[in-house]
Amino acid sequence: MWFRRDLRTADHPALHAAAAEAAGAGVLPLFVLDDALLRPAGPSRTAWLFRSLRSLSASLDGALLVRRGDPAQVVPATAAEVGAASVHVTADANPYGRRRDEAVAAALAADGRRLVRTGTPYAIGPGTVRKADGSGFAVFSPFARAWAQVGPPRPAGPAPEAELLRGLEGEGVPDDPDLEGVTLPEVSEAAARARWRQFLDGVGTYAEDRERPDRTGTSSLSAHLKYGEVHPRTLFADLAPLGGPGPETFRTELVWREFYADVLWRHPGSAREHYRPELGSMRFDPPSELVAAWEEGRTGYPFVDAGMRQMHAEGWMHNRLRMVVASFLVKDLHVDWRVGARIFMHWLRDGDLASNNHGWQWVAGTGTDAAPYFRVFNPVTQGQKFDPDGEYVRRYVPELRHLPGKKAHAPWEHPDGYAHGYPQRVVDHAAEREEALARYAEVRG
DNA sequence: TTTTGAGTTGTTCGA
DNA sequence: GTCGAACAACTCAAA
Repeated sequence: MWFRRDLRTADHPALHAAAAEAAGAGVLPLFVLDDALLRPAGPSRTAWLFRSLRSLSASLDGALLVRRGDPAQVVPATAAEVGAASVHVTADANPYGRRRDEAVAAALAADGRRLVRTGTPYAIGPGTVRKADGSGFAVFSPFARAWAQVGPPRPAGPAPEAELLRGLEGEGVPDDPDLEGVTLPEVSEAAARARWRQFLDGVGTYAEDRERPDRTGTSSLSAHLKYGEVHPRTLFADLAPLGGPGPETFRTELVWREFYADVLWRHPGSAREHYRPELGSMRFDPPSELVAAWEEGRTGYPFVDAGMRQMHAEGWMHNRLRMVVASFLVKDLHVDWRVGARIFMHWLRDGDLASNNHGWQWVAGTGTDAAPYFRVFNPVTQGQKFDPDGEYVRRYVPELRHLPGKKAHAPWEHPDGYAHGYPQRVVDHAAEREEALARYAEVRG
């Protein structure tokens, strides 16, 4: 059993498949530390992975074998050592993972072994939902309707009984990297379940609370889902008996995750390129000192800076802020969305290629269901609307803690606004909005 | 086959 | 202060 983005034992179809095939002969649980995947991840995601691996290993009674290297060599070599007929995995839907798995399957086949893919990290496998002619959807709402017609499957139940093979020489899970000030919650399958149950208790008010970054209104399950400590199929099953705006809205958010995975599966090139190239010839400014100011949370726009500083403090950013800061980079600083997407993938503990990439493309106007080009988030009014008491801003921007209420959103309006070293605005939003609209007009002809 | 209406996340302006 | 209109272009499904 080769684990990747499925670091759990419950509701795990591939683990059941491995146990069923082994039937008494034993299952060897393996994880491969692959530099190609570790490289783009910053300290918070790397530490999350390592902690999750330690927890998984404990769940497997210490039997998890951890080796480092190229999976196309490590996996066949390990399979040969234990004389496995098959290597079981949860299928990977991402471009790199699919190429990697093809290479591993070919290398295994050369020795007469099989790579057996069972399930995916999604409730419905990417590529399954289709229009009448077999093609995929490019708009969310029709996708969601068709997705509901297919319907999520039943969970696979608790961990299977299986004898675990052990004794092979591995590296073990490396020590955590320097977290550079990031604080992480507990990482484990049990913690994911506990978080989910806690969230379900308050899901009734999710529809309103999710818009408020000053509240803990979101599920905070993104990183758990990213590493498969809990599977969305489990979540859909628990939500099934619940009605009302809260559960409905959360279900829809999970379907967005499924939608973007489907789009990336059908268009692997959209990991690097514009999904819709019409705006590709748009004039971008090269990354400059302004991008550094954005990344470090010192643009002089409190809501933007609070969002970026939350990302540095927690390895996570509220969805509302992801939209606001992305809009600021693309439409106020006129920088290519791919620059921001890469920075997000470094810092975010939940950094998920499909959701991150297509979220950015949505903001930039190059993606599916893209935001209209003229929709430019105003960082001040967004703050006043969704953080009406300024609490979120003050939590992450100490230089503004002396400004009460929503005054924290506009220090320039107060005589002592800059008394504690908060930076001046790096650009004028109204002027840059006009500039962005002008650049869009150029490429629209 | 063609037409039509609806569609995650916003802002600004004028009445 | 509130409200509606305008700000495009395209996908998709239903009529």
